[in-house]
Amino acid sequence: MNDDENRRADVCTEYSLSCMMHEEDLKHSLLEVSGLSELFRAMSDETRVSILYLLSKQELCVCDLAYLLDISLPAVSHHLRLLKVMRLVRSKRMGKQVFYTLDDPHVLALIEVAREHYIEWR
Amino acid sequence: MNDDENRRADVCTEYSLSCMMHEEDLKHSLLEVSGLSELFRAMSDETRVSILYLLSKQELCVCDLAYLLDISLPAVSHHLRLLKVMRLVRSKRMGKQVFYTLDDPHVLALIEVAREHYIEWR
DNA sequence: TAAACAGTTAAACAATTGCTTAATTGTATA
DNA sequence: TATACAATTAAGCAATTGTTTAACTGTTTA
Repeated sequence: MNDDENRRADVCTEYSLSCMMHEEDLKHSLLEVSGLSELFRAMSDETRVSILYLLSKQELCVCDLAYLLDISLPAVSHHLRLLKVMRLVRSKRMGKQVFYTLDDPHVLALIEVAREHYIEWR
Repeated sequence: MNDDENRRADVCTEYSLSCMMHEEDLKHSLLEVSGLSELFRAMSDETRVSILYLLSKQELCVCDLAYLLDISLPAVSHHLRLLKVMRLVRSKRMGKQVFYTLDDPHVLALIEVAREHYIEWR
């Protein structure tokens, strides 16, 4: 019994045939989605989705967002920082205020698909 | 000074003009994205995205997934349960094994958009 | 140059998440 | 019917996340 069979034995004894056939292909295909969860994680918070959606409507400063979402300024700033790291938003200072804009058209596409899903199974 | 102006005063004193103009519209538009973060949260974990992607390739049983992803059976089961609640996967028992399939075409669409985002800013 | 203000950063915390081991359920078969 | 096995559930935990308050930066203006 080789190592691979050994590892299988640790998990369970019987596998679906088709899995056996394409095992390596399947494992290899996982490279195609590696790292994608980070983008979904950025959008996995209600506040952040709201921020992104508001910015898709128009440019807003941090205190605008804090007011519209009814949360503290540091909280907004915290979320914006994460979204900026993910290259979803961009900021520019204008005087005392910092304005944010959506920096990625994919965000709206993701929201649109999510809405379709949501509407269908509700 | 009315209540609304009072609440604004708690956050900051100056707002962008356009925000003032469309304030109620913006607030109202948030209803359109309410609840969507749950779907993104379901896909915010590397293991779950991998599970969904593997299932998009072919039907697999729990132990197939555990083997392919090299994680414990309870861990897979845990993730599958969440995905099932979100109506992203469906299960059917065949003898001792339980096979899972992708139950939502939107999942692949989301992955595709996420890949485009990923490729562009890398 | 001093005061006011928008925004960020830091520290502390409560809550949530994902994993592990162990126990339980359900099905097949000897 | 007893045993084996795939899968689920439960309990306990370590790690992560989101929020709050407080301190700090940077810009404007009196």
